[in-house]
Amino acid sequence: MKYDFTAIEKKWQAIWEETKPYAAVTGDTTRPKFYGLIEFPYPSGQGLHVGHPRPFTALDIVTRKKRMEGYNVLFPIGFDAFGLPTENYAIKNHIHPAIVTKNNIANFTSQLKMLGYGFDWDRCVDTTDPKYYKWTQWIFLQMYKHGLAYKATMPVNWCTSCKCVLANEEVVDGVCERCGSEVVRKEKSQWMLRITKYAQRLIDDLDDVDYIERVKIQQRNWIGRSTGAEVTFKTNIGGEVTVYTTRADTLFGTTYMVISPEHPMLNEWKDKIKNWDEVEAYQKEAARKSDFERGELNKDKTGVRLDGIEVENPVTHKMLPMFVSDYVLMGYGTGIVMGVPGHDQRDWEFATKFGLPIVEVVAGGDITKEAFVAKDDSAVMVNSGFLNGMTVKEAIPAMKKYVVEQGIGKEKVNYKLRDWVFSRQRYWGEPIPLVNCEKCGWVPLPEDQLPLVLPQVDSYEPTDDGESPLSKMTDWVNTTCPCCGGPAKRETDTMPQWAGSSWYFLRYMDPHNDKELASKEALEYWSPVDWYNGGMEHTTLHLLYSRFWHKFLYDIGVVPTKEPYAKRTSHGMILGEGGEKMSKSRGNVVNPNDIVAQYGADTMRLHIMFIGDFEKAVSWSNEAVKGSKRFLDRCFNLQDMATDDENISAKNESIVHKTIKKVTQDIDELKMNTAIASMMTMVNEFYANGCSKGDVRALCLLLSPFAPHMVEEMWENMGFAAKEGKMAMQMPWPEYDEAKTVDATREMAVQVNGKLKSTITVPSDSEDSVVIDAACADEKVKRLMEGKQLVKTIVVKNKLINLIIK
RNA sequence: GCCGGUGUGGUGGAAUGGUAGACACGGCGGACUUAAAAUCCUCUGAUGCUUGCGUCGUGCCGGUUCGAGUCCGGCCACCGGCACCA
Repeated sequence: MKYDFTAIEKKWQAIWEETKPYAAVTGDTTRPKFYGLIEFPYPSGQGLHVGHPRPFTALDIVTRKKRMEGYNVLFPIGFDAFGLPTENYAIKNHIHPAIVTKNNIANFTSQLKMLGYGFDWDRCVDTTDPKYYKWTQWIFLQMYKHGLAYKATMPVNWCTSCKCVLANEEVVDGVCERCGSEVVRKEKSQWMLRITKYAQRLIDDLDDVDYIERVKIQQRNWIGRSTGAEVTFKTNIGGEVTVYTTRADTLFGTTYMVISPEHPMLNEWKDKIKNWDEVEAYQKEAARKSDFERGELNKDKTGVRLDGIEVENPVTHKMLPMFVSDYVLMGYGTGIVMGVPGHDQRDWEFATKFGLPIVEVVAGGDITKEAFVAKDDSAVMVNSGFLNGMTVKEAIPAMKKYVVEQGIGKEKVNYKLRDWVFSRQRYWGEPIPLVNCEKCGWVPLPEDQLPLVLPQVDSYEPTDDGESPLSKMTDWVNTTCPCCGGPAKRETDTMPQWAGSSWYFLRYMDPHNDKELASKEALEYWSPVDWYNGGMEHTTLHLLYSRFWHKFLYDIGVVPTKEPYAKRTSHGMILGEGGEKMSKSRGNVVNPNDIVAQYGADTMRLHIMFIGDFEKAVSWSNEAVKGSKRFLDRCFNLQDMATDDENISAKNESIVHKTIKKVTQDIDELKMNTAIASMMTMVNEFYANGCSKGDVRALCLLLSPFAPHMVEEMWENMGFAAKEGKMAMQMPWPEYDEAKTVDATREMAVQVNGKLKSTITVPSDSEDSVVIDAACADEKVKRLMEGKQLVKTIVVKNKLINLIIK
């Protein structure tokens, strides 16, 4: 019988379309639930990339096995369809983004169906559907009402050539991703989300979830918690300034102060600063610089002394000069830093350049050459008054205690995490459902007016002045205030792409609900997501954002769990042949359609899993695909080779049970490559020993999650479908008998003085004495032992014996 | 600079501290064929000789251990992320 994969796959996909074996049933209490989730794709014009099938196939296999194990499985799919590439394509080709999106989704859908994934298509969501984004807008309004959304003036990325605002992701190495022109910072009023309010909980609750460790580490680092102290310094002009430091112990070594050029206090001091012109020029220069110039290129310290301003060091009582310098960031701490050049390299560079005193307060380095930043905290304090002789470890709390007692400071925790810039001056995003009234200020749209639908516009190109294309729609912009009925204007910015994806997994639970984002029953039943797999690139974006939204929804009683995802895993990238990134310019992009056409979807699925460790990057090889196809051919041919016996044959019993055990364990650990290897080993044995119909039946059940089309065809051909009245995928997952995985005899390694010299075959679980006797009886061992004495033996049961001789 | 990760045959990759290289690609040889493809079977880390055995071998240098790809210390290289966060 020939393995005609094209016909087979077409046939079974039609059957599944018709019978919906993947439908999830909300509220089915007869079975445990399992919610498996993959990151829904952005439906780009290029169609499915070979990178997509890797995570999709892995979780498809996991969820198929869960179904066979009796779970009520939710494995949904949808499309994260708002976003710039679609908008740019629409602008270029003069097609409405909604049409582009519709076409792309249709293309993606057919590609995903072509690969035979067990998605519950009836629950498919599309973030650009007003029925969906109604609830994205609703969540935003709840955040607004709870004070988590606010408007603030923020510097944004501005492309000097395109004359438009760019998202951070569009700025690559300081230039515009599209045109390569310089990107500068421009102040704009933006909607912000107060994610920083959740910083501590976003760290703490990582302890309660099962994420792979590198995801947790990356999130913790990104949130960047640090503990330190705020210390207040008195100024010579009657006020005071506060700094944040993690090194309170170095206060005696503070020889100057630095303030950020954006700091509002500078303006307050305008009259007291004698060289204001110079300071103002520096401020302007700093504002003009791009982040790139300010950061990466220009580590050279610059600054201007504030002539007329001095502050008193509260422990040395010396008067210190104050500088403005752009190495101090306004967004972190207090925007003012105490300069400790002896023990901070940046301060050392600044002090060296400006000829400021460098004082050693921690012994152990050579501060004439560079700042001494102790690697451990056991270094000893010097030149530090009451701290002298203490270690850094002792001095930090001692100084904190001191400043608190003196009323000049307090303990303080800081985070690197910033609030989330939530507006985009773009067309293809969710409209922000707020209006600005001259009398009432910002007023939320009443909830019964949601969704606020994107209006049809003639041109969705960004405007010259950086306003959203929606701002040109005066009919839409001008509206009445829901509060006072007076004239008002709509917000014309839209939400970023991350909005719709921050809660989509909730919508899958109840995707057609028009009363709530999802029913209480559905949320209670399906929450949390049991297993979420996605890319590492989303760790500090989507994954963090959606945890934040979910915690907010938990706080207002919408969702039943604190955390959205119980488990998170991450896949490695698929690289091109030779280990390079796949890209159009390199011409090494693999299109899944081509692989499916040539080898079939089952081979594609199997191969993408076999190719290597799921978590690691692997390079694609067109040559190697043949091996996976060859394996499926060999499986398919077993139908004709097998004897009629429907039991597992005695000669294959051991290998079959071993393989069931291995595949069962490996799927749960996402080690699909070794699961497949063990099935290959089993099939090789079938070829060597012959096999029964029962043996092939076991193979079918194990292989079903990997190669569902071919397995159903074999299952039907061999009469199991008729006999069981079920498809293979609906059968219970096979169980193994531990006793049957054990062979009667074992080959054991024999080492002499730790080196492998021979092997012996002994009955399984032999006593040590039996093994030792057998080893000593071995011809090679006898030769080596001639004239020597056996001083020690080490026996590792069923594996190895090591004879130590002298 | 900081935080992760990786380094194993010609190639992709396997190995709870216990026979390194499972499984696969590629290659050699054989069977089948007029022939080729496909399929099936054998062999395939390097090296030496007497073909049975020896020696070497998991980025480099040390250590722990009866035994190290695996653990520890110190390096090197590459990949990813963050980066003037006080």
